[in-house]
Amino acid sequence: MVRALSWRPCRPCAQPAFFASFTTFMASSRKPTASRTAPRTAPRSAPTPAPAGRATGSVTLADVAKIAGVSPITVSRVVNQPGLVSAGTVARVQEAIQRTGYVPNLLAGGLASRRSRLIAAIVPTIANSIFADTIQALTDRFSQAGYQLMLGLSGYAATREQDLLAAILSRRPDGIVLTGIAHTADTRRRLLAARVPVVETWDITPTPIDMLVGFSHEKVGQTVAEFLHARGYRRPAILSASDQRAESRRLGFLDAFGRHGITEVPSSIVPAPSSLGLGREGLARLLDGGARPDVVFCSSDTLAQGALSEARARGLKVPEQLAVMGFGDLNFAAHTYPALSTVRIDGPAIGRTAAECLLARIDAREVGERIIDLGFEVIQRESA
Amino acid sequence: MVRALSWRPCRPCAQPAFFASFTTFMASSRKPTASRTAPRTAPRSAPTPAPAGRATGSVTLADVAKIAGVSPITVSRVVNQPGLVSAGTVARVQEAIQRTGYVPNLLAGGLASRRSRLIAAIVPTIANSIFADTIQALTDRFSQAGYQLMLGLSGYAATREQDLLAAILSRRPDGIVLTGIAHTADTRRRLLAARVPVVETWDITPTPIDMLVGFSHEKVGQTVAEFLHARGYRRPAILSASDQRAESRRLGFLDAFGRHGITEVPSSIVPAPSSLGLGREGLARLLDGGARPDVVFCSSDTLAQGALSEARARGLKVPEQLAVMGFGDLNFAAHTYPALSTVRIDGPAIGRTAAECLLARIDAREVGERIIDLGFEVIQRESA
DNA sequence: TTGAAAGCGCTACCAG
DNA sequence: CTGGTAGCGCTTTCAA
Repeated sequence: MVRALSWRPCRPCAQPAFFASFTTFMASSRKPTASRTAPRTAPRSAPTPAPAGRATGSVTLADVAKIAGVSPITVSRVVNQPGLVSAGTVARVQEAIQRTGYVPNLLAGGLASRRSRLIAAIVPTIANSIFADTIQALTDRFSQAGYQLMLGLSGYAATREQDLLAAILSRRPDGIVLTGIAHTADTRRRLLAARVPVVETWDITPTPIDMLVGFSHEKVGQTVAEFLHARGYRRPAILSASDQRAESRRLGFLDAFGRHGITEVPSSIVPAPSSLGLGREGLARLLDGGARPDVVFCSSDTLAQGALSEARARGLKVPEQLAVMGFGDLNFAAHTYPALSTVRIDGPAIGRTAAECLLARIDAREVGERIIDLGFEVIQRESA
Repeated sequence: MVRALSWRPCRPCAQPAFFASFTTFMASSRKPTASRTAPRTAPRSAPTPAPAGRATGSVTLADVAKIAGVSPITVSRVVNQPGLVSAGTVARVQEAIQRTGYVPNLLAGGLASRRSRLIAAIVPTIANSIFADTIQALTDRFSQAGYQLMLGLSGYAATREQDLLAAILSRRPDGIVLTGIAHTADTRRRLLAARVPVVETWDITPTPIDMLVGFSHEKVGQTVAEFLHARGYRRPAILSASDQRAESRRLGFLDAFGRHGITEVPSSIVPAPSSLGLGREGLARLLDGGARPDVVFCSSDTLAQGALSEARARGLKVPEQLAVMGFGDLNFAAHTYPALSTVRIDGPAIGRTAAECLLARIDAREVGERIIDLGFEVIQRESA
């Protein structure tokens, strides 16, 4: 059913296998695969010869200052607060900067000013991720404000978040964006001790570490349940990844159906992160286990799409015989799955709002706390 | 056809609209939506009272040294090269570190040692991106080696890459991973001037800036063309994003079909980045323009999926009447589109290999250049 | 195996 | 508007 044709580079530079291990690659790649045809652009000799001792050889503020005939602090001002320097001086300094190719050293700047202009964000993963939009929005807003986003991938284990946090904290970020509200006590303690502004996102709690921008997953589960119940579904099932937030949605879902007297809700829990394969397997397990649901609520669109495939493979009509509900609206539902309903989260809004919270806090050194609920949207598509 | 139910937070904390603008949010969010029920964990008072002057109040190496009864340099060694310190001293120092909650300051460390332990990577985007796997692999390998990855999103404009690079260079990364080989002359010059190890990825050229790990997009286009031609397709069309690499594939494709005497290849170019909507539109434009292809080669799986939707909407049988070929194998083809063929790239291998190249260079300060071609794989699926 | 001194490149804090 | 001085917290170098 699947045929593959793999193409490998020509003989002299071929790797032993497509999935070359590094050992292999090291062994065979000593000779470059293509000889250099054009000579490499010769690195320009450093304008200022490297001084003795520990100097790096790269252009410093002092070098620029000397050339422009001003003091280092004036160059610093031209770079950071040009408004405080006379136009003539600015011009002179800027020309010197151009000539020397000066690149400010933010390690030094950050050390001296205790502002790293760095903001860290921790997300579980970026692989076909619902967080991608949020990250993009954060990146955009922060770079516009002169900050850089440092992304940390934590996976779905809280312990990795802890290690990651240590690495991040040692860079002295001016702010931190976290995904979710489930952190170890240690994480919480360190964050508080570091006295760094924090925004938790994509979830909600009355007791955030600092600030929070998100929505209630329990409410999502409840709303979806009510929504489905109102449309006549009475045999719900759940296909969920073993993820904190997915679990909250599941509980909300069970809760709401329970209040309608429906307590038998077969659930299939698959390991995070979601994949299409897990979606297929999960639904298969559900059905093979004897469940005969009329709707299955999946914890992600990815899982939902896998479930759709499995349903189709089994000849089930969707949504007539089995309706499928996803979560995330990864933009796929809209175009390819007229039968898939889902829950849309405004990822960019979460990012933008979180960024504003952080920037406001950084600027004003405010102490106020904020919890912002951005809500969500249930999207139903009838079959085309 | 689409019905939406949006849920907003309860009255007192409701945002005026689901897509709340920040101005609006600022206006309404002054009162937190939930009052704090549990008292916040009180930040522990700093073990060492903040000294006068510019001191930050956070624990420093000197603080730990004083408590452990050793010199600062010994603490530094315990943290960075424990092998050089006697076991007893290590224990004593580590206890002091625990007690004080000391977090090393890598800004200071990086400044002093001229090694930031930071590696930057620039990718166009992370939204349902073929680069996600590569990024994950880079992150994994680097964090294991004690480096942190700093991700920059450049979009698809070379000028933004330039700005981003300036921001990145000012953090003095120990290495840089670039996506693609198309950079401005200025970018190239700066990179060379910074004397920082660079790996270009996801493409190939005989004249990289420094090192390179990728494959030939032209070859992909050629191989796909040969593949399709061998299977009897004679009326190819192209649906491609306006992206440098996609364009290379397109040219290779045209070239190979041209050699078989087929020169009429209708092309539809859509703006990058790809989306399902653009895929639908692109195919629609192709067909409405009078093209009657028997196969369409899309520059990404996302575009291909959109094209599939459009084909279905028009009642075309896939692949009997119109075969669809994608690129990237975003793991969707395997499970949901038995009719979709694609080209698989081993993203993780690119990441791993690029990481090894960089680490080797950083360690050894080698000057050698390397070009590594990892190839690709054409995957054909017959209809289920 | 440990330590003293001297910076890394930049900015805060006053003076002028 | 501009500059001198004194660090930011760490690591390098060299000596003990």
